[in-house]
Amino acid sequence: MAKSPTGNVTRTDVAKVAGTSVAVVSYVINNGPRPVAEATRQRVLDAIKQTGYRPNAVARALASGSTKTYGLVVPNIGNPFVASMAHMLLQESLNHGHVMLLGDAGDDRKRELEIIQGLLNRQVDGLFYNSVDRHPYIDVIQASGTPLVMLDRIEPRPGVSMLRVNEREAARQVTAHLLSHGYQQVGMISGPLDMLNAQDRIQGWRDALAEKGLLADEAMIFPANYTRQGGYDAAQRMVASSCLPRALFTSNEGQAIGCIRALSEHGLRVPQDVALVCFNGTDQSAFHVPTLTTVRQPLRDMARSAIAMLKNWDGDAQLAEFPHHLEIGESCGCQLTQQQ
Amino acid sequence: MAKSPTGNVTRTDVAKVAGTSVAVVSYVINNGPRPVAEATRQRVLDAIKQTGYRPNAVARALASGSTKTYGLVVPNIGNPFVASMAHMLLQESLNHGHVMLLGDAGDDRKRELEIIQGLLNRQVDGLFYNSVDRHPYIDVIQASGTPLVMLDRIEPRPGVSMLRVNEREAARQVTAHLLSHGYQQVGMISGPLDMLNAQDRIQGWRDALAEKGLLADEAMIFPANYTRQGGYDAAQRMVASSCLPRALFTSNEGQAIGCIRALSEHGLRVPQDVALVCFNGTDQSAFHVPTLTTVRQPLRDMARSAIAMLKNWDGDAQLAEFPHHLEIGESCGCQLTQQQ
DNA sequence: CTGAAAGCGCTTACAG
DNA sequence: CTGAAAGCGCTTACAG
Repeated sequence: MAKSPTGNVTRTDVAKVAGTSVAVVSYVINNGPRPVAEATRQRVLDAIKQTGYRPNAVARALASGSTKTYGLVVPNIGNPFVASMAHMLLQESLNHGHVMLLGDAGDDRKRELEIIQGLLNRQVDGLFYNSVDRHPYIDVIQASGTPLVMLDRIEPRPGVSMLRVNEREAARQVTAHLLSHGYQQVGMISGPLDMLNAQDRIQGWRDALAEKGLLADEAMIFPANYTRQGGYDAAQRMVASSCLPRALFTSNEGQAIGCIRALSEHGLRVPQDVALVCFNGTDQSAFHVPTLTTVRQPLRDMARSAIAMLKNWDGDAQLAEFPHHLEIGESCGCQLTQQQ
Repeated sequence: MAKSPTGNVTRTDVAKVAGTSVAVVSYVINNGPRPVAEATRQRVLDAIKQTGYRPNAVARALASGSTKTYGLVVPNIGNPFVASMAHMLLQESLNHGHVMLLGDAGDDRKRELEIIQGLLNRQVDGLFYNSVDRHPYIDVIQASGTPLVMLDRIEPRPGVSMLRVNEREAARQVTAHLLSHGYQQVGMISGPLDMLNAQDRIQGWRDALAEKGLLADEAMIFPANYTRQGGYDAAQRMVASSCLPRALFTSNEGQAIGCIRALSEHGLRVPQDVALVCFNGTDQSAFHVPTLTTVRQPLRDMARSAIAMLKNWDGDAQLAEFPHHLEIGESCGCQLTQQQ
């Protein structure tokens, strides 16, 4: 009921109503660090209810040194895979009493830096970071002393924790799966070539071809952005250059969908005319026509692990590697083969 | 270089290096509210560079009363339409120097409240809110005095600003479009029936049928969640009950995709066997096979307007209504008709 | 144009 | 078990 100059009920108001000091109010709210007599506790609780008091987390953060806030920096929340990851991270953070500042770089490097500065200034307790390109702004983050977990693969660095799946092995497996269908050639819609994970996947693709003693024809690699448009454009290029292979490996779900669209415009069907697999599918892959054969990442486990890394931060880099999981759908043609 | 007890460079350190008072450092950083001599200004700027000083936004927020932070509460960031909206809001907020606390309720009402409390405690300058169900927690927000913009349709309330498209009219138009193809009946996969926007759309559907003197058969309404699974299940129910109409209106992109998947499992094609339109398509609709005929919302304009409402907040409710936009794709069969 | 100081709403030793 | 008080890093009147 009583109001401070800013119009809000403060701890002082509660103390006044309860007839105690503000310290005791703190002890009640935080369950410590000092014990409070049960009777006093009740008076404080009543006063809180009566005044409608709500603790000011900003003041608490300044005094305690922790904002109970994490930051998440992503290239674009409009990318469904990114959104799935964000969803998991958000859920797990909340489970640990943390809210999340979300920075969406809009695929723009300049904005990314601006966002990082903004989050650091706001004293986040830690940062999850999926960078726009292969040049993440690690230095400025480390200089601030803020715990950092990279969500994408980068060159290892002291003090930088990282989350990743073994993309090379996953790519090898997915390519091998296609080859096991009997194809002699597998094309690849890769990510931008300067991204490390794109290189990893290309390596895996090479590995699988080599195992079968097949030629890894570099002309079969089509770099593209990790978007539907990227997949669409790459497929158009393939068709235009008459380099369309019978089997195709795309680097994410969006590329796969864009690619399937482009193929359909040329009367080509998946899997009947082109067998296709993709990386980083989401829950949505199961609803496509055809359903997508995809490598899934264990996003919930990864989110849990990322949060744990931040909580147990000791300044040392931690690396968590996760198993991928090949989910067979219709797009690779297995099921078609079985039917025949 | 100098360090405060918390290990960070503070304004005091900068003042010491520059040989001024902390007030002057503030004036330089904030470009006011008092003028500073150019020579002094330079010394301060040098000192900032030399010390690597970074302003503490938490302290600033406590002193100034503004966190330069907005909050966004959504049912689930994994929903692509929600993610698109969030993306726009994030971009526009950043343009105004605000970061965004993102709350993902995980489609759970209890978590939603928990999140709202968390954001209010953190003193956000304003809240954008898309609620899980028809019972948004408006009271607790208003009690805190935090400016609020509802992103979805709710019962009008004093002091609650709102963003919306005229869903009834949009639904009428979309239904009329299907009817113009000659169908005598249009089925509807609606949202959950207790949601106001679901009711609005059903009204629009009725309007269109009435215009043509057709019967609005309630058995043609299939309530479903706003997800792919929801659309999938609804379509399965239709087929099972032999109530599958020749033309179908789905309430979002996810439902449309789930529905198309379910139909395909019964050998039914869109648009050849069932003509289909949907609400709230995203950029992704253009890459589907078939491309989706959809009602689009002007998300960028809506985001701009939402930010403006918060900035110009005066305690009064503002209502902004936006035009929808019918985007013709392949799924409704227009283009097919033309070819024949 | 510049400085000394109060105040934002908390936390947490330090005394009792 | 409880209270008085310093301190977190800023902003911003108030004096000069």
